[in-house]
Amino acid sequence: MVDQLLDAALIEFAAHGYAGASTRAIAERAGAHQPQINYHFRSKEALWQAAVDRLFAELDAELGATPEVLGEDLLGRFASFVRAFVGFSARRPELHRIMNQESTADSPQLAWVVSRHIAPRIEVLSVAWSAVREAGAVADLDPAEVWELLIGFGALPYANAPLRRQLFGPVRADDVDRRAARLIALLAAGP
Amino acid sequence: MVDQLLDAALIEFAAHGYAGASTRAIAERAGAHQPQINYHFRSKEALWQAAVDRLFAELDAELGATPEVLGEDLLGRFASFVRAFVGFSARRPELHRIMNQESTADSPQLAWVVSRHIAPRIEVLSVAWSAVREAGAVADLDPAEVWELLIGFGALPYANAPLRRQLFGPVRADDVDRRAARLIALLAAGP
DNA sequence: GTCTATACCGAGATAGAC
DNA sequence: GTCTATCTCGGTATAGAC
Repeated sequence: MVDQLLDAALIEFAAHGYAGASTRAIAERAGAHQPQINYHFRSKEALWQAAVDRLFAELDAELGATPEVLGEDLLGRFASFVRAFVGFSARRPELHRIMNQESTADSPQLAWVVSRHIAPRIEVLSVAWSAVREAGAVADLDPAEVWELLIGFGALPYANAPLRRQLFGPVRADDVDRRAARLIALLAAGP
Repeated sequence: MVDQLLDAALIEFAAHGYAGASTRAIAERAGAHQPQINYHFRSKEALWQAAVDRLFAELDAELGATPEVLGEDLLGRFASFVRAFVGFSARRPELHRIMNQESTADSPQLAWVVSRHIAPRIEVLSVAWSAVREAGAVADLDPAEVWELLIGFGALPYANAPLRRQLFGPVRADDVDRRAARLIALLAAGP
């Protein structure tokens, strides 16, 4: 039941934001009654944190813990990381939906997820990108710009899939591959 | 008072989404009492629509009605459009905050804003981009990709400004100019 | 561990005095 | 046009039977 509540919570929080999602709707989606949430978790806030924790654990599993770009063939490893990131963002749009929902104003939720999940990953990405840059053959971008391109072009279209579908119709079968390739080309050649 | 309610509504809807924002908080921010909203507007829904209408009117004013890229010096005109778009997104982050909030699930709000505001602008952009492409010297991107780059790299960082500030600190004074230049380079040279 | 019942609060909307 | 008072509903959380 805990897993089903977490799954339902991700969908509802992603769709309506922390404030807009209701524990009633989450419980109903999970096939449970609303007080079950306060039994298995302390509060709505604790449920949100548990759901976000699980989401980032899934991300790490997909990326193979953290992107290992410190070996040889740096560019190839970085490209693999980009492909995995785009693939995950397409399969699990809830992560960036939740981040977009909670990044529009300072809140306890934003501070929590930044210190616990985002900041450490920014650190890893910055180190990795520096190594890739020193190996040459990539764009003259700072880590913040790389981050912005990954999120903005690699993940946002999936986070906003309902909008995108209304505008451009059904998603192509090779959408993830095409997008990852474009993104890698952007980061490799750059503006 | 109508204007003050609309201003307050934009901030609250942008921060917490349609479901998460409360008419009480909007009224308080505007220095009014909550029933004033139902007097000046029919409902919370009507208030949201009025606020979004005003936001897109501001966007059009900033862009000079619609981007006129059908004359000569196409690339220069398109670059001006990109700069104006990035500048507006930085000055008025509420637009993309609201769009991101409402694009995570199908809803009456999303259908309304797509048919009334987004789809017509996609149409204009597609025609304009086709003209620019035929004039040559730009990237081999389809209109959907251009749209995604404009939103994802040109607007999202401002929509998520609270997150960005926590990660990368205060925004540089020349942030808009740098970003617009990068974006123009991406669209001109492309991956 | 799961159910029903319910407390308590804040939500949007309306009525009517001024 | 703006105020106070209030209706009704849905929100989170808790109590207690099973």
